[in-house]
Amino acid sequence: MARSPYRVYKPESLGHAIRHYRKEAGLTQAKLAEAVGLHRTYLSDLERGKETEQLRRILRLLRHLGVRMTLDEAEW
Amino acid sequence: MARSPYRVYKPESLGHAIRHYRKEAGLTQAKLAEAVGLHRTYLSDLERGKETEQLRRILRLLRHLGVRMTLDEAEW
DNA sequence: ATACAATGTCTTGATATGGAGACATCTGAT
DNA sequence: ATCAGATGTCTCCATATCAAGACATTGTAT
Repeated sequence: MARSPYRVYKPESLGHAIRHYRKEAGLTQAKLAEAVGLHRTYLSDLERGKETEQLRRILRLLRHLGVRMTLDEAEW
Repeated sequence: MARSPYRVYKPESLGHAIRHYRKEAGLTQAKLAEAVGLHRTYLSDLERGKETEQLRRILRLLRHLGVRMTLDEAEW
């Protein structure tokens, strides 16, 4: 079920992508959060596209420059 | 000089990409910062890859999930 | 239905962050 | 070389942000 790639043009898209890849990896929010040293509520917020200033800033920058952000599965 | 795409695996790569696309657009830091409502020093820090917690967190998440972030020029 | 796991949602408080401005340094043109 | 524009680099500080924990809600089994 390789659903890729994700185009990230707003915080919500990033959240959707993270949720997708997390589930694909068979991880719960708690497991993933612990693995990377974050709090679960942060991950929950992130997946639901909580607007954070920094993310919004960066995406605004990229949009202004006509740059596209893509997320997909890394190949090895 | 379409140098694309950029693989973003650390804050530094994001900075390099932004700098590249900014120059390609013929903009100074001041112009771009003003256009998107940011302060020039923030842009300067960003381009030089200043480590911010949030960005590091997100990149850590993506790496753990085996997800790659790519920046390239949007096509129209 | 019950029971448990997973996730959503709130508050609180410590901390990271970026705007602002000043000054230094680099860079390129003449 | 000088000059000016662009960029780097620092301080200060108001605020955005996240961790933490509690509780509510949802989902998924049996």
